[in-house]
Amino acid sequence: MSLNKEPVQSVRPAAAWADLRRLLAARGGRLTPQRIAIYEAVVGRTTHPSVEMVCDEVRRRFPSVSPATVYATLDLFADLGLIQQISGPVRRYDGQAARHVNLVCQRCGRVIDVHDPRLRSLERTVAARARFHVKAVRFELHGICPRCRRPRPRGPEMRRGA
Amino acid sequence: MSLNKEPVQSVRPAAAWADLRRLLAARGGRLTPQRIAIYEAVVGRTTHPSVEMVCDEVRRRFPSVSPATVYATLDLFADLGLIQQISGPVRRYDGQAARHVNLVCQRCGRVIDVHDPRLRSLERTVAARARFHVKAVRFELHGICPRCRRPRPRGPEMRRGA
DNA sequence: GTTACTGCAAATCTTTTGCAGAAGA
DNA sequence: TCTTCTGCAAAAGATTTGCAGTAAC
Repeated sequence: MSLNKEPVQSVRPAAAWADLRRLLAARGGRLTPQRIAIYEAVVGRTTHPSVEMVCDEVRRRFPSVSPATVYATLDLFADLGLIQQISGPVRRYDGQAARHVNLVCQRCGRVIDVHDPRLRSLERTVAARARFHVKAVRFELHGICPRCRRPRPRGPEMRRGA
Repeated sequence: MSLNKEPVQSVRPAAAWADLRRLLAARGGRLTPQRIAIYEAVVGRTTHPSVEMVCDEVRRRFPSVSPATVYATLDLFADLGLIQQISGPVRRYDGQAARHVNLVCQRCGRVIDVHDPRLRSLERTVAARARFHVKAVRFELHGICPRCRRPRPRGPEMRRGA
């Protein structure tokens, strides 16, 4: 599937959405303009937006979009394996379908992507061993990013559990 | 550190808590009876309790313990690397400090632990590459467990994003 | 004796739900 | 035409915060 190759920003010819349309149809879903807009706001990006950020972005084109729709659609995309949820004080999404580790800074909230080829085989092995049908993955390291560690070598960090 | 060797249930001699006391002291924290009870209710167990479950358990010994205390203490323990948070509709905790993958069933909520020696080296490599100071990890696969897949081979699952 | 922890209650906010109307297929 | 999706508003919960009293060190 070539869905996540293009970090597109603009509206594209309807034919370009055939893949997503098929993917949705296979689950009894439909392809709507709102879903296209939400797709474009997240998939393929490396910005790790929150639901609110996606909402704001989509509203530039569809001012009436409601948070409920965005929540539902992002959940749907996550379930289709197009994006990944990231834990934190606020739920965020990672637009890259490729397996990678998300490094979440507990101080500044920044998310760093680190790709590693071992992840894929690890996932396969573990899932196979437990005969588990994987729909979504989450590989995260929470801590302090190098940028935040510099100005203040030691001391109490703002700890946010999630 | 020998902290998570004992899935103890009963109150133990004060001397046995020297390790935890030191660990807390290093962060300016104190060892209280409530914290001991919360520790015993989670650390070393494989039950993946929610905050509510921990609260209920602790209340058998300290009926007045409030959820706020449990939340704060579990966050603290997670930050100390003693336990791990697990994503889901409700926040849960994994009492095993050893790195492993949590398989979370989106249908029944069950959590399956799968240990794999590759995780530790993967974590080290990734953290080193990004010069990231790790405080907590989260390796999760979300999907359908074998038990839930049997009765209903195909069909719409209850999808809970988290 | 200090300082951190506890417990209570209220506030905060994210996320979900229900329903009527709109619009994909 | 038949469902599904959308949008609004309200509900439902989970998690956090503030403060006064208590207790660990």
